[in-house]
Amino acid sequence: MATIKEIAEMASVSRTTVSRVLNNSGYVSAEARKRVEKVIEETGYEPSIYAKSLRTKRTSVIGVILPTIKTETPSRIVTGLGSELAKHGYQILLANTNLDKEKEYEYLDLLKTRQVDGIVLLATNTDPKLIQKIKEINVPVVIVGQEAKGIMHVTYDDYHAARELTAFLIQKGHTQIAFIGVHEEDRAVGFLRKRGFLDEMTANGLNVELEWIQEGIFDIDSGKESMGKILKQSVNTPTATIAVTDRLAIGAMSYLKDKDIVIPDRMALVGFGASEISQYLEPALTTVDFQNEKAGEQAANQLLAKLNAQTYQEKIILDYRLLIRQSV
Amino acid sequence: MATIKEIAEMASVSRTTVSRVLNNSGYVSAEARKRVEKVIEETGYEPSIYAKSLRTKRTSVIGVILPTIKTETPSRIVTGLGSELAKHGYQILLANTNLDKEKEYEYLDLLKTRQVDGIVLLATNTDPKLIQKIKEINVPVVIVGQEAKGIMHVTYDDYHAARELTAFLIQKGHTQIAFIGVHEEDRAVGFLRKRGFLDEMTANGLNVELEWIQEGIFDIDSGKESMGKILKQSVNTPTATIAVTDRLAIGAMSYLKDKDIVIPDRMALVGFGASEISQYLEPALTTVDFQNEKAGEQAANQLLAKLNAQTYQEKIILDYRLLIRQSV
DNA sequence: ATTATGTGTGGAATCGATTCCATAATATAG
DNA sequence: CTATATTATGGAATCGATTCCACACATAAT
Repeated sequence: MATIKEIAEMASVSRTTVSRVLNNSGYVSAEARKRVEKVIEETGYEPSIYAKSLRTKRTSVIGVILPTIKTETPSRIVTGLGSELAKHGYQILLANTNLDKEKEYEYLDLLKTRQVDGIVLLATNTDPKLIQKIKEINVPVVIVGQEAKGIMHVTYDDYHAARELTAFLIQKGHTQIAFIGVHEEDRAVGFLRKRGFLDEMTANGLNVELEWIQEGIFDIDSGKESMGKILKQSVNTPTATIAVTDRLAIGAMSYLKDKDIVIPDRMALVGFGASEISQYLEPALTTVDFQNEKAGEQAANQLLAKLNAQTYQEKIILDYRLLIRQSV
Repeated sequence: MATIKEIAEMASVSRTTVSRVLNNSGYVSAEARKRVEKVIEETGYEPSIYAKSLRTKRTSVIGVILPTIKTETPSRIVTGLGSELAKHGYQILLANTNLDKEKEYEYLDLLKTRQVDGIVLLATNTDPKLIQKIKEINVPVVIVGQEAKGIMHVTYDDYHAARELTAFLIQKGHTQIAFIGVHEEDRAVGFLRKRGFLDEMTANGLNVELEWIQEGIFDIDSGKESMGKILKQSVNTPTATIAVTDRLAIGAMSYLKDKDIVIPDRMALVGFGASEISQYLEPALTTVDFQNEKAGEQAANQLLAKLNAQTYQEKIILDYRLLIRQSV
């Protein structure tokens, strides 16, 4: 691999001039430029990005911290991020925590050490400690999926999506509605979606029995189990169930099918996330599309804007769409 | 951020000695080491990896080129890769082609420019041109999922898995078996799985009608469509269908349900890939588990072994397991 | 004719590490 | 008591770029 010095010699100019051609900066005569370009072309020379980064302190690498890459939401966000970043010559350095919260801290440090230009954090929580850490490392960070005071973020409108979904069920005549949620530590999915549901029920003067509210974790089996609990404990069985993710809904659906409870006749069912499979289920699942790719793109754009000292928004709340299908 | 020079001054030693402490190399007295370590501890000093890479030509970054991150197989492989690489202090630089074949070439170049220590390629084809390019760039590459002469690779035993799956259907009494495949350019999924199916049929003296063999692309709708074609065209309708991916099988299942064709009674159905959803389908899908995480781990380990000049295997073929469920 | 401005170029310092080499002090062998 | 390892340390070159600064020359303005 050639170096800038060799290119300079071959083109009979100084390293400085080669650098000017490379970066389109300063004054270079047409002839000198031509000679340098010719040599670069012929040798297939590529400047060492490590030497470059050492001087410029910029790496064109964005770190992405995510809880898992195996589920649809993060992988879609990463797809959106990747395509937008690639357009601007940035690469993604991946940091997968595998749901280990401690690793979030570790990776923030690691990515700083790796001197990434910015970090995208697909957060599952928004601990003050985490926020603190983010501010400490002094690297531009954008959080996707959770609101965070004082830190750039791109979120979904979880609260209103939940309200609207609930309103839709009520409008369809349901008055007894169950809810399968997740831990409220996850403010977006756990807290806000539940809040939206409860507020809408209250606004309509509807009561929610305690046993109708279950809390699971982020997997299919958990949805199955929760549905079981809802149906077992209730004196008044609900006629509809809201699950905060499609996977939980799929679990619930699996339970209902096992018990020959027909959807939507005896139990309506809705989810969140618009997973690919949701439309192929039997019956097709009513769900909320949060357009994760777009979230990734927006996060990328805001981060890049900040890096280039352009105007950016501290806070972006994305739109959602209800996908009404046969499960209601 | 402190530099090695400042650390050296603070510990009253030379940069050389600090470097020795950092890398555990050469002779350092106990006292000197202690002083240096203390200063490092106090300042939270982290050596610049760019300066380091510039000298050592090593980056501890592995590039991963993949066709998409949205589907289960690649995201599982990446999970396996990531966890194994992280153990050894390596990071993943992601390059998502979004199924654009041209980008595979581009990214090979880009990753070389980025001076990654090695590349993992989740290949969908094995063009001589691609192989040529890989050899050209002169960076250690391991291909996952496809066999490739002269290049390190980790593959599944697609051929025997397909034969065994076919044999299982035959053993269950099926003699008329349809097949939903993909383009043979994808040698592993398109060619080998089909070959395995056909060979096993022939070995059992069974005939396969031309219309029973359909070719789709990698999505659910395509499976649905293919199932439609199989059932529309046939005089002799098959009693079982093999789809080369679970998503194709899910599409086929969707079609069958629409037409009230009961699985497995009137049509048995099997897939490949052991997708998470497969066990929650109704009926649960019989499929082949290729243990993608393990493939990722193995790929990582072989690559690391090569990088560290340890013994490695040029070629690894992984085991598979038949997951027999209610769809047969 | 003199000064100011614009254009073009290269020398040399710099970024922050690693590593070769020289040197010195101490320990061990002959 | 010399000769030879062994241990410990630092100076200086190096990796491959960018960028400040000085300088030369041509042209335009005064």
